[in-house]
Amino acid sequence: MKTPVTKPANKPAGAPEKTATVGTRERIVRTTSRLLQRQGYEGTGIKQISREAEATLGSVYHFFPGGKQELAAAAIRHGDEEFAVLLRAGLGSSADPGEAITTCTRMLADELRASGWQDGCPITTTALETVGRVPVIEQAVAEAFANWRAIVADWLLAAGIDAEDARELADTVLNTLEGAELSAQVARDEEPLLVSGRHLARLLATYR
Amino acid sequence: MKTPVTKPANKPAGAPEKTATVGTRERIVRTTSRLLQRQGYEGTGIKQISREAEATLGSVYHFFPGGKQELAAAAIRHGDEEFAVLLRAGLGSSADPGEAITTCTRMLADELRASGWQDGCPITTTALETVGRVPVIEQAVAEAFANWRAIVADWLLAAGIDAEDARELADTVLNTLEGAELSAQVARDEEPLLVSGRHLARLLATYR
DNA sequence: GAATCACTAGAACGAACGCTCTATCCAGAG
DNA sequence: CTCTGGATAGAGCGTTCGTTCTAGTGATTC
Repeated sequence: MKTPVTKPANKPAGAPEKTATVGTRERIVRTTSRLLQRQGYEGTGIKQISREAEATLGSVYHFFPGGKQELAAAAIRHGDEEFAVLLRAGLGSSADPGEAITTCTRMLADELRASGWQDGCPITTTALETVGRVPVIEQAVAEAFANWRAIVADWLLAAGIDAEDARELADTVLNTLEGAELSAQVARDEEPLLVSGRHLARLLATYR
Repeated sequence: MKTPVTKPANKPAGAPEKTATVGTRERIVRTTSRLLQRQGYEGTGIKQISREAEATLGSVYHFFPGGKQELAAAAIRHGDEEFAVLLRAGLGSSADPGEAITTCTRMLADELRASGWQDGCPITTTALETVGRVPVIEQAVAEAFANWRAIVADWLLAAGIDAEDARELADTVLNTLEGAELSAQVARDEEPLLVSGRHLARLLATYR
């Protein structure tokens, strides 16, 4: 309009393969994921997202014509994969189930403290805010939980635990991790996470 | 202004002792608590509260001059006591710790299902949304968690568990209940709650 | 009867919300 | 070259947000 500048769009000069669109879309999703994690769904505005992602409103609605809901669902799926990576890393760190689970809580505690007690579970806040009211987000959340549960269940199975027990224990392991992270976050103290890790290890030990 | 009606204010005719103010204030707090539980802090507007509580905006700001934050903090304290009552009832239901804890999860599951999976923990959503950003709410949340933890710890102590163990177990019991309720809510299924109840009972059994 | 006080009542404010819209840019195809 | 279409750009829509403000109510006190 007023500024016919020769701005080079946003192609990063390097990366000759992927076009600029991939970069912008990814930047929007990642920014949204982080903001939803810290401020929740209702507390995060689309204009704030576009500002912090250094993308314009037009770009946001270009990539996510479904608006805020579609964008949030994509961010939830991003958080899903992010947490899955951490979970696989923690659980795979040791052959001993008890040791692996405490490594998991240790990792969560470190990350939480490093962020100033801000970055808890990437999807919990949004999940609670939208439960029963935004189906497209609800579904992304349900898929994330199912994904994580499968990861834990497979790991328990590989550790020699009976299939039925593994399925049930996966539920409780995840529930306790979720609750412990929430508790650590509001208390600004990593103790609840570490304590729950030890108790989970003790519980698992009764199954061998 | 336009309507000089002879509306009897809101004194309920009966109850000669307490004045009308108590009724209105309580009504506002209870409505806020329920709305925060279901929609979270950012998703709940003061005008919606005044509408559903059948109180005017003037009344809301009369009783809570600190605005939305002060009102939310009062609602959190209300939810604190509400959950404490349920906790005491569940834990006191049996002399056997394992049985008492599964009764607790049973009660939570019933309530959750009866509300159409809407009414989870009365304070979690608001707690997560405001952590690190609204000190007055953060403090009310911290007090609630401490209150519940003390209730569980005292109960474990009375059940003959060592003081140090009781303190730590109280953490994990609460964390797991919180996580299980969240999980049950998003899955629209009471299984996670019941399963976690059994696992908690099993964990407690290893301490006798 | 006048004054006081706790409470009710809702119009109005500036700011922010999600979203729509038109306009423009630019790389590649013909 | 022109043409096309994905991507960028942001002004502006109607609505709602939290809060402030003035006015008015009915019961109580001197």
